[in-house]
Amino acid sequence: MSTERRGGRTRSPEAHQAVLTAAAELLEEHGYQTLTIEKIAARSGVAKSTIYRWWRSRPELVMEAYTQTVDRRMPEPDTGSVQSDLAVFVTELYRVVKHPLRVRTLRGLMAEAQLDEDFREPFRAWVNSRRAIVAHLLERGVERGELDPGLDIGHATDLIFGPFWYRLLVEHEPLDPADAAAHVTRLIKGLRRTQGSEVK
Amino acid sequence: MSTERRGGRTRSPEAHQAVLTAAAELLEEHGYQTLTIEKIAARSGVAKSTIYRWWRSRPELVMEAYTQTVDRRMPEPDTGSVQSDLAVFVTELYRVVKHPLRVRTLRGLMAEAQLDEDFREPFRAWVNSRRAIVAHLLERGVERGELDPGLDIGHATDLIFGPFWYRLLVEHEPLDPADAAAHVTRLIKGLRRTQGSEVK
Amino acid sequence: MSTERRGGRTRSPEAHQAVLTAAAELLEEHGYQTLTIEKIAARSGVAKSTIYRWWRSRPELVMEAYTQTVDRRMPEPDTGSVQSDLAVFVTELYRVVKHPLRVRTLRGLMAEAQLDEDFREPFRAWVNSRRAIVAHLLERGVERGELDPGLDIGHATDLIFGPFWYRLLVEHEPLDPADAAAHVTRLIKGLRRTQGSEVK
Amino acid sequence: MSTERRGGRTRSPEAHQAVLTAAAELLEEHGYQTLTIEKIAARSGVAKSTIYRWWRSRPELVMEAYTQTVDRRMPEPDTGSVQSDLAVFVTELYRVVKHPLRVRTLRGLMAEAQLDEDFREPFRAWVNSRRAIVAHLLERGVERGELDPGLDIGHATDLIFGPFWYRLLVEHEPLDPADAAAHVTRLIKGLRRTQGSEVK
DNA sequence: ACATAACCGAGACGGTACGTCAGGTCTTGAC
DNA sequence: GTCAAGACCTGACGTACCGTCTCGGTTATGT
Repeated sequence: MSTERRGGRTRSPEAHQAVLTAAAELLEEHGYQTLTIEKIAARSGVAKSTIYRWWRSRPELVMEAYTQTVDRRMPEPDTGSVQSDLAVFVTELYRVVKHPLRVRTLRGLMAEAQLDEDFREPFRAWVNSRRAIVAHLLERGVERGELDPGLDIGHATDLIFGPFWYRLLVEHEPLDPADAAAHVTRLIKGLRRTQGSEVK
Repeated sequence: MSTERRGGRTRSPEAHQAVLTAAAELLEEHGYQTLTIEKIAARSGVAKSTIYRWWRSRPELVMEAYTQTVDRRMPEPDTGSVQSDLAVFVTELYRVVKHPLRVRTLRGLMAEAQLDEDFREPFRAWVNSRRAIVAHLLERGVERGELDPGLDIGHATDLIFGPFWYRLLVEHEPLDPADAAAHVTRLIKGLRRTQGSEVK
Repeated sequence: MSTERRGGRTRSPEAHQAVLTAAAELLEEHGYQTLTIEKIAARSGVAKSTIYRWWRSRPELVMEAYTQTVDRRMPEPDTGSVQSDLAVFVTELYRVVKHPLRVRTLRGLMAEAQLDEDFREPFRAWVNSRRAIVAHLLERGVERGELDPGLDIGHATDLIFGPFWYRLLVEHEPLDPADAAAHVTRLIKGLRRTQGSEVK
Repeated sequence: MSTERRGGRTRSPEAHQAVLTAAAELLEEHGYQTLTIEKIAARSGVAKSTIYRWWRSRPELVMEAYTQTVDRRMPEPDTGSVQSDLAVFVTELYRVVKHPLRVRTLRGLMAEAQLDEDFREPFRAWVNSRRAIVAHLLERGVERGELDPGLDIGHATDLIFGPFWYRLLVEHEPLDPADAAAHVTRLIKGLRRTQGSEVK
């Protein structure tokens, strides 16, 4: 290996897992804002210094806990049409509201990405990994001729995720999986290939 | 009058303004996350206790500073067509990126709204005051027959603000005022009245 | 007179009394250490500024409340013998312990005299007014030939008040009016064994 | 050992000492009333939180500083007679007035014992440790037949310390080590005129 | 009679220190 | 070399009172 290990105790998987589990539990019980490294250490029985050895900050730890314990992979549907592909995806996306723990976590991570300069990049990478799925669905729609060939994939993807995050963060109106299909329908109308389309 | 004043020294406008100015300066210089009440007190020469007398928390103070000192009123255009009305509005909306101070503040406030339970409602109220402008433009478009009469105004408004906030917060792609018109054009295609439209 | 009064509203006796009463009540209810000018103002309905106009500090206010409302004049007995004069005086002195309010106040005032430079002199004056009574009893005893003509009145007075304050302040042993006569007897007789000594 | 140490950084003796030294210096320079934990922290370079970890309150810290840095052990003389034993002790006791720092500290601690409920007991324990020395001298005097076998040791001890504290706290008359022997003599002999009394 | 001026309540203000909390680092001794 | 334990410095929190200072309004003279 490149990282030469010259003897010594190996990293404890128990400690690693205990930290993630404790973080998930505390998120569940008390939400994100009251989550502290000290409480995670106390709950997990893992020393604070050990936590700092393996994670650079609270949000990075939480993101690992989220992607490992809390979250389910986003679906990558292939139903034959963009519209139904997106309907499946968005329905699943909106379903997060059924799980308060996930909602809290997503909101907390987004908040941290604003406050913690070092976390912006990791968070953006995670966001982009989810954007890539939608972008791929859209590209396939373009190839199939379902969508405008001049489509701005970036903006189109934002039209999926933007309103989702906006409602999640502001809660001015509820986010309902039952609305997902309608939202997609309305969107598609604007993205669809038209006779004289020459957008951008 | 309803607000009965029965004696007592009057609130110092100098102190009030000094606090808001100091907050704006510190935001400009060092960003949101390092902004503390103590620094605002030190910079403004106003006592910490006086600040706590008038503002319940950092974000409420910052929001007042933003709406008073930093921000310009959003435009309420009336050009004759929804599309150009929205184009004007969104262009102005996107122009915020030309002012790093405003970007920082908006991102900070959104973050606080996630972390500070008491701030959610004031923040939501402010967000809704801006949503109302767009909602009004859209309603006028519906009345004029430019837009689908069954339009879900709430979702349509989210299609304006959602992608805006999403890019502002994640910065996965730049927010460019020059793209505003194209974004609006693409959106309108989906919202426009169609012969057999019966969405929702 | 020297203090020329050229018109103007006269001092409100109601406010004056309300302050002293409120101070006494708060002392009774919560003790000395939690007594603040702000609470006295709130309780009495008298403005803080009015209190500061008439009293320089908390202890001076409390001392006035004590000597006016709380305390009884010390007796100045004249029974015919020093021993019984002192016995009467000391019994009354020790009786203060039957009144927790007075105990708290005395202890509080003594504490303030240590911490507040400006209060030392007023406090000392009050202490001396009580010392003068005992000194007078002792001087009469000397004149009558009951006591040593070379008696150091100052030290003798301290032998009366010193142990009293010491027990009041430290509470290492109880202060009991029933012990007063014995203490006086022991003082007068002395500690040394004499032919007919049978103290206690 | 009884005190099990299972890992953990050990308490820093430097920090411990620096706090006590800083407290003593500040007492020396500015007295007790202006002594604050914050100033001790600033002067010593030890964090406020570290100070609060080891001392529950300002007076407990000061008492440790006093007994460690400032004060000298009280003497426990054994000259062969109570009178001279006491004379030695009281002379040393009164000598405290030669050291303003000690006077301030004693007065401050006594004040705190009145204001801080939690400090009363520790303070009383310290007072009692000094009383025990005098009580022992007196008991030896009783055993030797020098003193009245029915002597109330408690009150007799108060006759030593009471006047001392009283003068220290009120300063109505000076406390002079040169007077110590005379005070003891008077105590022992008593106030009553006896055939051969020639006090002072 | 009425102006003057001291009084009074209310309460805002600049301060100081409090005691707490969490962050992130470092040290010790066990494994 | 990693781990649990926990001491350490740092910095900000939000609170409590302090003593001072406007305010607007009241009440006694004294001319």
